[in-house]
Amino acid sequence: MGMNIKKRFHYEARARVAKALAHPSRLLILDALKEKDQCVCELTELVGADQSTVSKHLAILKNVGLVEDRKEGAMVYYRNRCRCLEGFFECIESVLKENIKVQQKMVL
Amino acid sequence: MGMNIKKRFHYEARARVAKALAHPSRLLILDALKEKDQCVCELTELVGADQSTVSKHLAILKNVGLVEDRKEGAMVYYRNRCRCLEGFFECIESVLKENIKVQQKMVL
DNA sequence: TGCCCATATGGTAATATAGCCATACATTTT
DNA sequence: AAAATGTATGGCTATATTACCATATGGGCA
Repeated sequence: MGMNIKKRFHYEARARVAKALAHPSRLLILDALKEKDQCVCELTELVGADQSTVSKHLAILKNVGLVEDRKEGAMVYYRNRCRCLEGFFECIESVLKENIKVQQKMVL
Repeated sequence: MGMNIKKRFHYEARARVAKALAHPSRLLILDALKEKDQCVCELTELVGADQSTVSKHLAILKNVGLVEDRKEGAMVYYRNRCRCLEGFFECIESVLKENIKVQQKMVL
C-alpha cells in the first residue's frame, strides 16, 4: 500500500472539484460568470440545453463550492465563488497549445 | 442557440483535459511525477490498484497530453509534460479551503 | 384567487467510466 | 530456448454521468 488514508482522502476531495470542472457546459458557464452574475434562464439560453439540465449543472458547481447563488424575486442568480479559475484555465490552455505544437511537428 | 460551433468545440477540448484530471489516482500520479519520472511499477505500488488499472490511468493522462512516456529496457517511464499543474492544483486547493471556512462559520 | 414565469427535482434510458481478471507482447535473465 | 518480469489491452460487470421529460414549488401579476 503506497499511502495513508488521510492523503487518499485529500486526493478524493480534489478530484471532486476537478470532476465538477470536467464538462464543456460547466466550463462555459464558469467562463460566462467571469463577466457578470447571471440567472438560470440566461445561462440556459447560453448553453442551449434543457433548463433542467442547466439547473443540474449549476447544482454540481454549487455543491463543490465553485459558484454560489442568490434569489432575486422569481429568479436565481449564480456567480463565481473563486477568482482562481484563471490558473486552471491557463493550465488547460497550455496543455492544448502544446498538443497542437506536437501535432504540427508530426505533419512536417 | 447561444454559441457557435467553434466555441463549443473549444470547450469540449478543454473538458477532455479536465476530465483526465478528474480522478484521485490520476491526481496522485501527476503529483508524484512532479518529483521525478517514474515507471509503471512504481506508480502501481504508489496507487495501490491493479497494474492494468494504473496502466489505463496513465493512458488517459497521455492521451490528453498531460504526461509522456519513454521506454527504458522492459520498463516504461512516465513524466509530466506540462509545468503548469501548479496553477491547477492551487485553484482546487483554494476552493477546498474556502469550503472549510464556510463550514466553520456554519458551526459557530 | 388563478395564471404565468423561473427554477429545482424525480424518473428513466443511453452512454461513459472504473476496476479486476486474463492474456498478449516485449525484454531481460538463466 | 524457457522462465521471469514489466506493460498494455480485451472482456466483463458495477457504478456514475448525462440528457430529456414531466412535474413540483414558489414568486409575481391580473
